[in-house]
Amino acid sequence: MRILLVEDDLRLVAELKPQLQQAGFAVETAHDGIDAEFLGREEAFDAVILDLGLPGKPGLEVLTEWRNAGLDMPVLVLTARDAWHERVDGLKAGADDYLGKPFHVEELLARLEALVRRQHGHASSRLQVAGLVLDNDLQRVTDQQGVEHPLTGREFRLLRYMMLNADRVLSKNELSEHVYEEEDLRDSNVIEVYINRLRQRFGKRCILTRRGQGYVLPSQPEHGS
Amino acid sequence: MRILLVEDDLRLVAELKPQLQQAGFAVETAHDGIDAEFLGREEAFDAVILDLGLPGKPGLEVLTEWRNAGLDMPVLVLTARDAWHERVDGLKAGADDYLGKPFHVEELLARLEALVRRQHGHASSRLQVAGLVLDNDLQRVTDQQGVEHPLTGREFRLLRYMMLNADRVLSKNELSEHVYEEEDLRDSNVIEVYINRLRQRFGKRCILTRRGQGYVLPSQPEHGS
DNA sequence: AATCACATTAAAGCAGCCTTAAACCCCGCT
DNA sequence: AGCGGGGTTTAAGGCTGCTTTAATGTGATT
Repeated sequence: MRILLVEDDLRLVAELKPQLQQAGFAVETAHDGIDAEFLGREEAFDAVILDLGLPGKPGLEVLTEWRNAGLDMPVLVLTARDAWHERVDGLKAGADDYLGKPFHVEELLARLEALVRRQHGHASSRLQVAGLVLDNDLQRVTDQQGVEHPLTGREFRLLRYMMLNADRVLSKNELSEHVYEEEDLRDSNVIEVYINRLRQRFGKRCILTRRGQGYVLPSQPEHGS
Repeated sequence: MRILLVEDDLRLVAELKPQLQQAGFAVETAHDGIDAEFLGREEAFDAVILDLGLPGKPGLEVLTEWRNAGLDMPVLVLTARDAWHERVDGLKAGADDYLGKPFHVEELLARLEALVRRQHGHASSRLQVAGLVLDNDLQRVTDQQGVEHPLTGREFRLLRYMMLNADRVLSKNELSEHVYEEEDLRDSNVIEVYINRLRQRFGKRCILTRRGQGYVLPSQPEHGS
């Protein structure tokens, strides 16, 4: 899951970012409204944490512009604890949830995960696609025969993203954007290597190649071509 | 075991806290309803002792809010001895047990331990998981061969928490939160050291490492995959 | 056939974990 | 107070296993 953290307080960012990463998110950051608006518009995020008190451009304005541009990723707004009018404005502008500062990181994580799950239409931490059962908490997958496969961090992130977006062609670029934080992987074949690993674990049929396009995880095994 | 003690009478807290710690609990305290509600919601406790006569926010309200938020930790309510209606209200609001003031500390401890055991589905002070038998009273463990292992305090707490939460990945962070009172152990490797001790005692297979995630105590030995 | 895109494999690089030893601390004892 | 011992914590280096690179193989496309 790739998220955008928009916050100008660098101390807070330094505290939050590692914990978000720990929780399995790939985190990009923006420190002012201009950057935030640009990043959110130009890149693909699964969720956004947006502080309203920003230099450059007000957070609310950023949010409004995103929504006007047709972007529908879930946005969690950070407000001062007692500024209830900000919350109302935020929700009107298209925020999906809000949290008053100061807050506990655990709550932020919980709300964030709830948002992402809601977005992808999954109520639980388990995900069933293509005959596989993926357990978010234990970071492992059970196959059709009931065999459990403990996965490494990257294997797990990649497979999860593919299961969340089954039956869609996913370019290597899109995949690496959602599995990594840095993006300069143009001249790397990591994704190919990890696709190969997953195939070794779950069978070659499991993931199809669309030459020149990307990869697909069919939700039910395909016959023929 | 980490518990939250909610009590505004500081004399009573001063008396209780050491005894609870003596009994092997890590104790956090709150002195009014606001703090209590917040702490209970945001942090993980294995049990709560809740006095109803609180400043800030009534104890019952605190309890109700916790339950509405989906928290299910056992709560032991302290009431005035003769205020039976408070008990009824307490139980309705989701309390698991109650105790009239004044009381004997021994009784509080006994009820508390009963609650914690019940929560984790154990009726006795003995805990059998993963081929080990842990004796809460004697603070020792018997292995499959019937060999008795006297454990030190920390070893014991760590192993108990892992046995209570077998088959779940436990991060070093979660472990230290439940084994220690202070939490600033970010730059310490105590947990690694104690995991190592337990493995030396009970065999390496006993505890599995999920790199980057934490540790698991499988309830029955796993066969590789 | 030449080229391109992907597959496969081995090995280097690296981060996190394991292990050990020594320092520390608390308590009971002399 | 000084001492001793068990328990606890710190610190350092080695080690394992995940990640990434890079080199080579294979099949499609021109």
